[in-house]
Amino acid sequence: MHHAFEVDESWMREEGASTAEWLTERPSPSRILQRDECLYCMGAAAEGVHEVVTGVLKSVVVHPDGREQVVGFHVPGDIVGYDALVQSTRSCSVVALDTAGVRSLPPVCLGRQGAETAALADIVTGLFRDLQRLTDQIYLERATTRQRVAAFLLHQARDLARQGCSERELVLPMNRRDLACFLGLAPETLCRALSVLRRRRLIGVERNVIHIRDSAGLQAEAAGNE
Amino acid sequence: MHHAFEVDESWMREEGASTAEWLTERPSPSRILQRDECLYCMGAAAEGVHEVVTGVLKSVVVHPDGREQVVGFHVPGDIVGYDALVQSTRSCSVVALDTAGVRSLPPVCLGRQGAETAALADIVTGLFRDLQRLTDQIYLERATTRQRVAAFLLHQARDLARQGCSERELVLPMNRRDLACFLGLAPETLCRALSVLRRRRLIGVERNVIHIRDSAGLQAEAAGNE
DNA sequence: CGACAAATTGAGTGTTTTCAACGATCGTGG
DNA sequence: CCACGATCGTTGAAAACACTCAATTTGTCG
Repeated sequence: MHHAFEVDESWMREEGASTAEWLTERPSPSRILQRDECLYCMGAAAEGVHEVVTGVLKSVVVHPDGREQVVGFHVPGDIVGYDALVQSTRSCSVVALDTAGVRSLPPVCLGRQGAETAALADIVTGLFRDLQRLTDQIYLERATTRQRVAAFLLHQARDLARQGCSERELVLPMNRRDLACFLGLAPETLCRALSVLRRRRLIGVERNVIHIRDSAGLQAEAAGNE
Repeated sequence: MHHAFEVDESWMREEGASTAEWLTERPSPSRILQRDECLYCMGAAAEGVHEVVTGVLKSVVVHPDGREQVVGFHVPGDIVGYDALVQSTRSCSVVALDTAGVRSLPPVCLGRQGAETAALADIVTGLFRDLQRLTDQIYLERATTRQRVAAFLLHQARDLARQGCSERELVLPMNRRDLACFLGLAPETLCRALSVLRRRRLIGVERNVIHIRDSAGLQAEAAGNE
């Protein structure tokens, strides 16, 4: 498979004002979650929408055959729980990867006339962002392992840089298993890909800390130019 | 030509007529598209949201390298063009697979106060449905070829049944290449998978007409029980 | 230190892709 | 009406790729 796709801004999450905005002022969490604690569980009654304030969470879907799929990771500023707006039960579980803080957003009733249109606009924007992210992810699903991993690392670095962290020294908040599950790989395959990138001097790997040594090389890798 | 199985000749009706006997009355299209004609193109100015009235369209993302990804198919009743609500340029192209009719929906301004909340609610619902469909698709991406194909056929059958067509005799509106692209497979792989399902007596394949002979067997196949 | 889990590496297996060839279908023009 | 070419669909064989299973190393915590 030789998908030579560019890693340009287009597949990154929608940028925008939310970036600088939450850097400066961040609301205080109304609830603190411990590691592996559920914000809510699949199948439970859906009540309300939440914003991630600190920490990282994952959305997990458990399929009838028992396989679990990590649908996405959520960093501060992200909104989770849209399903509450449309249906009565949760369609996925949201779990804290580590200690994390979230806050509840004011309830919005879709059916009622005169509902807060501003809130609805935010929701539409957030949903659309998720939609694009999923589309991008589907494209990544069809790339080779190394492309996927390289693209993910660049994406992550970009994300962290926006939050003021170094863009060369990125700390993965999730373990290999979760990351592999998210990327749709076997943990061993992910590990091998990281090893290859390390051997090629593109990155340094120190457990959960990835050091990006050759950003351009990584982009070439993500684009399929080997 | 010898039919290896009973073929209901009703599918001989022209393509757009697959939805001819719709239960409720449907709005009249404001625009007719010919085969391979673009409703709108990726990168173009995004203006307005459309509803599919007749025929089938596909959403296509063309990547910098020229490769194209079929993001989804749209049947009558579907809404396309949500990106106009959020951004100024189209993020994908929408192309008619065959003659198709669409109508423009009344414009909705996200920012304005007192906007039509009913319309917004519809939009949120539609977006959320797309989101779930993409989540399902990502799950399918990680399944084997036969699972993917079986699941797609069942999904398609269910869709058509909702429109009053036979749920055993389904007409694929897209060619193998588009379908393979949508499923993330090589056309040859898709073809082989169909042949396997046919050899197992789960389906009959006659060009673009798929006859579902063993729905339960197909479901087992889709679930991974072989 | 020792036990346990996570991460890494190796070898073998299975699936999908690629490349190539062939048959069928359809539209066009002679 | 038929021949022709173009496209699509199908099948075969070989290669590339990721997965599974197993063993080893590394890191963490009691």
